[in-house]
Amino acid sequence: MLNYSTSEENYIKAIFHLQTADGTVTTNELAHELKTRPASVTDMMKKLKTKKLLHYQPYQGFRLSNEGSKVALGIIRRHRLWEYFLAEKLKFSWDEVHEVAEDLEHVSNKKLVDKLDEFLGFPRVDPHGDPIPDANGKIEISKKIGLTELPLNIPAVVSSVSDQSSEILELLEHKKIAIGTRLEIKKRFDFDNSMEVRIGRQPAFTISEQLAKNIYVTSPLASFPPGEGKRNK
Amino acid sequence: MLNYSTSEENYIKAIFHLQTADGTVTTNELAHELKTRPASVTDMMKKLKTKKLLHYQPYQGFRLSNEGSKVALGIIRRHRLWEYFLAEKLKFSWDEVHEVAEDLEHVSNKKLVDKLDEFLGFPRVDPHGDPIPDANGKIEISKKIGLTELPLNIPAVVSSVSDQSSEILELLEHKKIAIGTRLEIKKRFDFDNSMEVRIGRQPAFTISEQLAKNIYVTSPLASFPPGEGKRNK
DNA sequence: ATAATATTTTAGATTTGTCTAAAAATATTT
DNA sequence: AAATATTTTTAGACAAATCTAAAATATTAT
Repeated sequence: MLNYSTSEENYIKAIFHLQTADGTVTTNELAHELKTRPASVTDMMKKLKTKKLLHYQPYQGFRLSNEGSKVALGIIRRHRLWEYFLAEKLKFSWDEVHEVAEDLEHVSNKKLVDKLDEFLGFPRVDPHGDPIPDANGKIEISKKIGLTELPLNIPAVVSSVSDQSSEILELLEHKKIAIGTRLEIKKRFDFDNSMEVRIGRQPAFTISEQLAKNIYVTSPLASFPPGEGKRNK
Repeated sequence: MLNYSTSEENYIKAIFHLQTADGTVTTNELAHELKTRPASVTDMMKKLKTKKLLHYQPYQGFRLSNEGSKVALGIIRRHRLWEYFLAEKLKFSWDEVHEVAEDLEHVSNKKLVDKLDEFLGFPRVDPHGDPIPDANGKIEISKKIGLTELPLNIPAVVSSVSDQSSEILELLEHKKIAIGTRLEIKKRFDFDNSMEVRIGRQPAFTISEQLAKNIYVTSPLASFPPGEGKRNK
């Protein structure tokens, strides 16, 4: 595996996150994601095409090649391992780790990364609940499931909320539930399908079935088609 | 404290290591150290001068300014903390850590570095025995002393060997003593001034006074005028 | 279908860091 | 101290990554 510049890596990673199972990524999308200009994107796409990291015909959008996807998974592996390290060992909060990992991910020494993985105990998800590719680039599939389907006592991470009304957001804020929050269901009540939720080591609290229906989570024991969504933007 | 490019940082660090208490660093020295061309050095010196990181008059050589020294100590702090992390936590051997730390040192997030320092337990020397500057850039003075002067049971690190003959090197190799080896004196015999030396957790062994006289060590409790020698090149 | 709009690419400039070759300054020899 | 050698700087070029403005292509709306 060759080495790529920080800039090349940032483009590769952005394409990986933007591209859906079928579709293609456009110049403007990528320019917006990377806070750069469309002309710069075109320049880089030409370069990455000659390196066979992506498929691209002028005006047609782009997709990573197999090789490009491998490179992307390597970058994502480094990013998420460092995020885990920062949160677990250095006690950063989950919302601070992304920014720091953006820099650390570009140090691409294989031995460093594999030893870090071992030191951390081969974690399978980062602090946002996203799966960490292993040394071969294999990523654990864990599909997104509704909170109502999450089994008891299985840790999971909030990945999306279907309703975006200010009413639900107010409630979520009050309950301290946000994208990235790691939680478990401790108990379910058959009477009204309400449930007891626990975040970290804090005391459990109750949420209604109606709220739970709008919360989606990922769990290492469940979901995540690679290349879908942008949880790790 | 502003941020500097990887390239700028490498020049600053190299000057710090090359400059002696009094003297000045020349264009050729720096070019050799950084495996670059003299013309490139001149270009960068002009740039660093306008940033007030060094003093420089054409043809006169250069020295870091106070500001430049502060920046250098920040880089060295990061380098040595990562070296410590790699050796202590990731179980890299002492001769592998330098190369990896060369990359990690350029991630200059203050919070990251300070939390790493804390996580490591505020170590005072790196795996080569070189002192680690604290968060304020203060570096512990530890002068180089002869092994014959090292007190019992004080850990120290071999920093140089005065005799370079193949005979002494053969002996050192046999005893597994090298630059960077961390050792302690466990016992001294008045009869012939020979001493029992222990490396790590291995059984202690004996060395003669004659050999000890040629070995110099640094210890956190002893020596190191900042900016002298190039132990950490 | 063609005019209007939006997107993408090209052309040419800029910045950072590097290089070679030549000129200028300094050091060393005889 | 003049000639020679070495070191350092300048001048000009180049590659990587970016930008602006203009041209080319694609999309959409009438």
